[in-house]
Amino acid sequence: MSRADTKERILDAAERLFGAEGFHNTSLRGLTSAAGVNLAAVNYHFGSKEALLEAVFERRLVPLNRVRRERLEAVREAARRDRVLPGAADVLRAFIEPTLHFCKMEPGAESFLPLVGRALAEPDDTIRKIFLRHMEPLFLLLYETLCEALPRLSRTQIFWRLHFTIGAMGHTMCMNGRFKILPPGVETPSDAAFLTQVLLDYIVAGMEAPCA
Amino acid sequence: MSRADTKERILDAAERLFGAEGFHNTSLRGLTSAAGVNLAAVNYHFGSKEALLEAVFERRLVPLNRVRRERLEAVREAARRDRVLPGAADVLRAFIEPTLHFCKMEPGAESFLPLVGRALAEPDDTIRKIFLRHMEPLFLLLYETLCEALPRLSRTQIFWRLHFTIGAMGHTMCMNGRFKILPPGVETPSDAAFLTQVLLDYIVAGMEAPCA
DNA sequence: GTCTATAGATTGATAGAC
DNA sequence: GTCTATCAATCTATAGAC
Repeated sequence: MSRADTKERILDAAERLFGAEGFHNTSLRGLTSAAGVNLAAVNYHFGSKEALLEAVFERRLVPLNRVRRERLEAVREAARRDRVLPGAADVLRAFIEPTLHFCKMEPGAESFLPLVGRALAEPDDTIRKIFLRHMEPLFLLLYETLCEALPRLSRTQIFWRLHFTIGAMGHTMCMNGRFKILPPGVETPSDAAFLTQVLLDYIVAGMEAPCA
Repeated sequence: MSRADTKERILDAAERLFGAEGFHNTSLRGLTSAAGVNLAAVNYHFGSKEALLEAVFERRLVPLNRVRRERLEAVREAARRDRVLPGAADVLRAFIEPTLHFCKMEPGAESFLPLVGRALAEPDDTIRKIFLRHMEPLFLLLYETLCEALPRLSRTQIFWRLHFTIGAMGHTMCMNGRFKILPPGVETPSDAAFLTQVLLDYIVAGMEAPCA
């Protein structure tokens, strides 16, 4: 290695560019040039462009999902101990808070959010699969925990509502700092803690809504 | 023209492929081959790949947005006449119902939904701009109408909640019939009327939620 | 590990015959 | 309007010198 770890430099640039310009719209030439490394370095260190994408997801999602899983399990355990149902607000906060916290603490990780938001809407199955391989078990745990928290609702209802929730989160991550125009009267671009609270107010109410 | 309007055949194939595989991941060769027309036809009829995307959006969004605008104005007008505030549920239904109705009536238009959902998450500014040029005035009308309907909330709160709502809708459109695996106990893949109601229950509750 | 040079395939777009 | 043939640019990936 010459400068501060070539592999990390590539991962950082890939995370940013794949999220900001899209996977297929990012060339290895532009990527290696932005990272300040040689064109051949991607294939030397990762094997292919697709394997690089996989490494980008893995670097963030493995530690992040461990924290989210722990917090979800903690909510379940606390409810079991107190012999009450888990609260939908606690469940959803356990999933969401680590996401924004993680991406604020890890330097450079804030550009990971748009990539995740984008992966959720990705039509290319190859890319979706790489992302979902990491997320699917956790989505399933979240889903089952919400079913415990909301026994009044059918599993089908909860499935769709979780789907809407993921869409709301994903879209918010996509737009992370990308708003061009704000309607008059809208002040704050995005304070993480404020945004988390506004999002939680919304999705908790949506999840707990009565059926028409 | 030789067979049933070449231009329409290209538009149909583009709508489907841009939504299913992404704009940058769709080649003109694959597109014209799927449409059963000659490779050069795209550039002859539309000028460029990007101009074709613009035409795809225009064909659907111009008539659809006219209906959505009329229904939004009707809700406002009815509220003004009765000297009451417009109801958030009526406002949101006025926006959502025409979307699904339109795409069920117009033959082939159901493949337009994934394209719209995808455009919302699109990182490429060129593509986003084409889409938003048609949507932005309508989003603004929807936003202002929601501000009338929910005077208890700040404009900032409503802005973000509308943002979540659009995310939930967009993600649902993206996934239109693309679910690979459903958790056990989830029955219905997607009946349009049922899905609209489940979505409305969710977003109306989210919009009207109290602030923490 | 890093670099240059390049292979090999694919892309959007166009010129010109019909 | 439709077609074939092709250009010029770009892409991912790799071989081989250092």
